[in-house]
This record gives sequence, structure tokens and C-alpha cells, in this order.
Amino acid sequence: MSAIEQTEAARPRGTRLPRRARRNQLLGAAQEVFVAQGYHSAAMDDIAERAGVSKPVLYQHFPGKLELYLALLDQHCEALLQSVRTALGSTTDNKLRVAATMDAYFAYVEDEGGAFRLVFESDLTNEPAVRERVDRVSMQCAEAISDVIAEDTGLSKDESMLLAVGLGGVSQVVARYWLSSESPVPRDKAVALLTSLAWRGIAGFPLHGADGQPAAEGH
Amino acid sequence: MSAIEQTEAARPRGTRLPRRARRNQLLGAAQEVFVAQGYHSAAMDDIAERAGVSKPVLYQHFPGKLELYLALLDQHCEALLQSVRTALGSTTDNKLRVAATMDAYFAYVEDEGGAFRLVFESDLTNEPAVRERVDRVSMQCAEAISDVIAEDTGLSKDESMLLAVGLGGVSQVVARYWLSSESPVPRDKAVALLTSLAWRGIAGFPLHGADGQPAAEGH
DNA sequence: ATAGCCGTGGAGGTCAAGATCGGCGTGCAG
DNA sequence: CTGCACGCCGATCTTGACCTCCACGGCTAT
Repeated sequence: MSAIEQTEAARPRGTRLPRRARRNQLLGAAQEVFVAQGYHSAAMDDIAERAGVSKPVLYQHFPGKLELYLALLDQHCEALLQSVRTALGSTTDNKLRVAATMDAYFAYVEDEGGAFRLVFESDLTNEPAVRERVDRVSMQCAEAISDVIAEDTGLSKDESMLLAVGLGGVSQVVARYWLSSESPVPRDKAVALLTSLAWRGIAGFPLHGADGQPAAEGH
Repeated sequence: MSAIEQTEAARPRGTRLPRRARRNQLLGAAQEVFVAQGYHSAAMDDIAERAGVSKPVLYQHFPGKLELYLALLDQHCEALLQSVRTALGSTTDNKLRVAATMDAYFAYVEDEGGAFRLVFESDLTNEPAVRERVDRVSMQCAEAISDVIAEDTGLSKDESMLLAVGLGGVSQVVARYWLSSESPVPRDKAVALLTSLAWRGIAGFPLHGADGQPAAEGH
């Protein structure tokens, strides 16, 4: 029944808000519910109740449940992409770049509201619109990373994309693990560890051979 | 409408099967539908139709949709765990271990039927039973990896778990990307690249400093 | 001050999908 | 030959969630 306890929004259910503010408030309520319950378990009734309004107002601001979800998804995809791009552009020292990017993922995941779940743990990936957005942000992040890799290692576009996806994957997976497991390792230390791992790994691909072949590979 | 075309199972809908065989056939049909459409979009009608039987038969073999899904999930979680453990135990050469494990993930993902989606891309993670299984197999894989790491680097359990989760994450994320993007990089080459990345990264954590601090860290 | 208007609220419609009941045909024992 | 048991099917029920219709109360212009 009361799976969601009202933490901060306990509107007396009678306040009149300007459109923009109401919309933002609805987005906030929707985010809380979607994050807590996932898309499918979240009912529009829950979101309306959480926001302290009735259902019709929800439908006066958003055409439907999917669009509401997509609005949040777009918002947080954009935020992730911005964070990653900012981190990558914050320096030209590649090791610091790795550290900054890793930290960006941790910050993103740790960000209040747990909005990262909408991007990384969506339960609506079968919806093409959702799939498209999630895939797109992954690709854009990977491309931003792979540009640096390709330039500094001489690897082909395809190969550097593989590595970039890997680095992004490490960051995302470990950050989520670190958060959910409440690891005793503090965030700084975790980031430093992962940075060390990733940097040693990626720095092993200098442009040694002009043919793009990295270094000695077994077979 | 006809999102799923019958590829091999076009039962004339009149065959009589012994219980065990029917059950396995139902599991196969369910896997195809769940993989193709995800849990929520998959209807019991679809699965029954795919198997060439009527709905009541499904319910004579499984109590409900969730149990059917869990049966498949357990099956493929177990398969992944076995693959990873086998790979880790296949050699004592750590570099080969990394390669073997990486390859295990690729093989798992490339395995016919796309069953990896049930584990890595489930849209039912809000269901506690599913969440528990997915988390458990992730943790078990990571622990198997971290045991090796902890032993060979002298890092603490928590720290080696972070790295292990990272290595597992790389494998899983890149394998999925490699498969879905149909990268021109052949599988051997992709595995070699990732192995190189991971091995250089992880091999940089020898027990250098007795204090557990890896190497020079910027700040 | 008062009349009108616009946004809010509760109650209800619709539909999809999970879960289930009475018949049917087949194969075997006596 | 015949009755019985078993597995299967068509048709149906019900629940739950998304999405709208009729009454109410606060703001504005004269």
C-alpha cells in the first residue's frame, strides 16, 4: 500500500502552481517513483499522489506515461553526456582525463535521486524510443572517449571504440556496484583504483608499430 | 503483429508429447519469446503459440509467467557462472586467465538463442526474485575473479572486488557491444584487445608497496 | 461586490493480459 | 469391443492500469 512514504513532497493538495513550476514538480515526483519502482510497477496514480495532484493534471502536462518517462530519460542522458564531455575536456593530460572521466561516472551515479537508474537500469529497453536513447548516449560517450584513444594510440576507429566502450563500461558498472554494495572503500580511493587500472591498461597502447598493431600479442 | 516469425517450431498443433519433452519444448519457446520481446512485452499467448500449444498447457507445466522466467534465468545464470569458473581454472598463467575469462564472456554472449539477455538485459529487475538471482551471479563471478586478484596483488578483499567487478563489467559490456554493433573487428581480435587492456591494467597491481598503495598516484 | 472562467478533483470506461473450466480425441486394459 | 484415463483445446473471467467526464473553488474585470 504505502510503498512510498512521502519524504519531502507532502503538498496539502490544494496549492495552485504556475505551469512551469507544476511541470517541474511533476517531473520530480515521477522521477522518484520511477527510480523507486521502475517503469512498469510505477502507476500514474502513484505519481499523481506523490505530487499531490490528481491524475488529469498529469495528463494535461504530459500526453502519457511513456512521454513522461522519456522527458526524464532525455534529461538525464543529456546530463551524463555533458559530464563525460566536460571531464574529457577538462585537461589534456590523458591520465588525468581518465581520472576525471571515471570520477564523472561516480558522481553521476551518486547524484541524488538515483536518476542513473533510468539510464543504466531501465526496465523499458524494449520500447524502441527508450532503447534508442540509451544506446545513443552510450555510443556518444564511447565516441567521445574513443576519439581521444584513437588519436593518442593510433588504433583504428573500430578498435578504439571497443576500448572506449570497455572503459565506459567499467566506470558505469563499478560505480553502480560501489554505490549499491556500500563498499567500505571510499569514493576517492575507488576512483583512484579504477583509474589506475584503466590508465595502465590504456596507456599500454601507444603508437608503437605504425601499422596500428599495439604491442606484443601472444598469437 | 507477427513480430515473431516461426523459425523452426511450427508444430501442427496436434502432436502429443510426453511431459518431460513438452516441458523442455515450452522452455525453448519461452526463451525465444522472452529474448525477443523482453518479459513484459512477452505474453503467455505468444509463448503458447510459439510452442504450438494452447495456454492451459503452459499452466499445467509452470505455475505462472514468473516461474517460467525464473526457470530460464536460473539455467543461464548457472551456465555463466560455470563458464567463468572454468575459464579461471583453466590455467595458472594470469594473463591466459584473463584471456580465457574474457573469451568466456564473449562466448556466452554469442551463444545461440541470445539467452544472455535474460541475465544482462532483464526488464524485470524490480522483481526481487529476479534481482536476487542477477545480483548473485554477478557477485559470484566477481568473487571468483577477485579471489585471484587478491591472492596475486595483495590488495584487500574490498579493493580486489572493485577491480573484479570492473573486469567482469568490461567483459560483459564490450561483449554485448561487440555483438550488437556487429563490429568489423573479429572476435579473436576483440578478445585480444580487451585482454591486453585488462591484463596491462591488472598486472600493474603487483604487491609493490606493502601498504597496498599501488604506484604513483597524481594527487 | 459579483459574475464568469479556468484549472482541480473524484469516479468511471476500456482494454490488454494473466489465469482458468467444460468438451474432445486417442490409446490401452480387460 | 468398450470403458477409462490423460493430455489438450476453445472460450471465458478477472484484475489492474492507463486514460477521460461531470461537479467545485479561487482569481479578475467592471
